[in-house]
Amino acid sequence: MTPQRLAILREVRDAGGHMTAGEIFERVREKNPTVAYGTVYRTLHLLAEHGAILEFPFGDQASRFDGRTDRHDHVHCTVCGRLVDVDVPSALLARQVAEEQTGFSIEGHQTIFSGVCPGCWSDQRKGSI
Amino acid sequence: MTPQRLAILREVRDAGGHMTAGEIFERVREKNPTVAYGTVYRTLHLLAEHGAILEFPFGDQASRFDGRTDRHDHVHCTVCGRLVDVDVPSALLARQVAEEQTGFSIEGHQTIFSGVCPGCWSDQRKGSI
DNA sequence: TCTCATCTGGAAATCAGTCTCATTATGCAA
DNA sequence: TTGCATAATGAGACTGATTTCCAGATGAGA
Repeated sequence: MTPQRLAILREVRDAGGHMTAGEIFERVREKNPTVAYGTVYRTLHLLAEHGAILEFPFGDQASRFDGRTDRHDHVHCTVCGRLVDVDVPSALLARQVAEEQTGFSIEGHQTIFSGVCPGCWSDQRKGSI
Repeated sequence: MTPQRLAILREVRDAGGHMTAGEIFERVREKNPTVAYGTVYRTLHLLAEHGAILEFPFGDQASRFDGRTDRHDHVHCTVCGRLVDVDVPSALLARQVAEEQTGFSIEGHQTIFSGVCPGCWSDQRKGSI
């Protein structure tokens, strides 16, 4: 565990989740102006591999990294892009169904709900009046 | 609806789902050698916007486009990369839970299960013996 | 036919992510 | 301490997907 790796891990943990590699790079850069982009990526994947953080690829945008390592799902606001954690226990059932239907040996799953967050929702209403 | 757009739509529909933009481009190119990459992208997004096809971004790889437009989930083989359709009815319940937990107005959701497909599974077993 | 708007082809630009490689840091044995 | 081997880093080039720009083509309506 080198100083750079520690700094990156701390940044992901402190930020409270859902950062893109680019954002993490920016933040680490503020404190350690010499770290390279490559180092950040290498380290993020390393940390994800060891289970210290969670990496989840996110659509047409960049991958997100999450300090929270327990399984959970996400809700994505299609207006402002905000990403919020959510726990959906019934998803465990879904996994069984998927295994039965496809014959796959399922290891994990990730649900992304898309919708409009309360903030954007009220903005939209204001806008339409 | 221009000839190019029709050709692209037909290609996505005929292929039976889960093609990357690159693959669609290749296939369209075989019949219409002058279509540009930009046109294919523009058209795919246009079609997706109008609900004629389904676009779903897929991790660190390229976006996939699906001729099937009804809501369904996917199972992804982490070994060979194959993508298979699956219907998980219980996911409807999950949606409610997510709305209650976050206050979002959920419009849709998409679950990607990751695991190993039967083919790769037996290959792995062979390999380990 | 002329005009205007839209669409297309081609190519350059952008952006996330990866790879290479020389340099630097670290650890260990003599 | 010195010399050596190994691993990690910084800088930047590179790749592949996607977007954007622009000049020319197309087509509908006045």
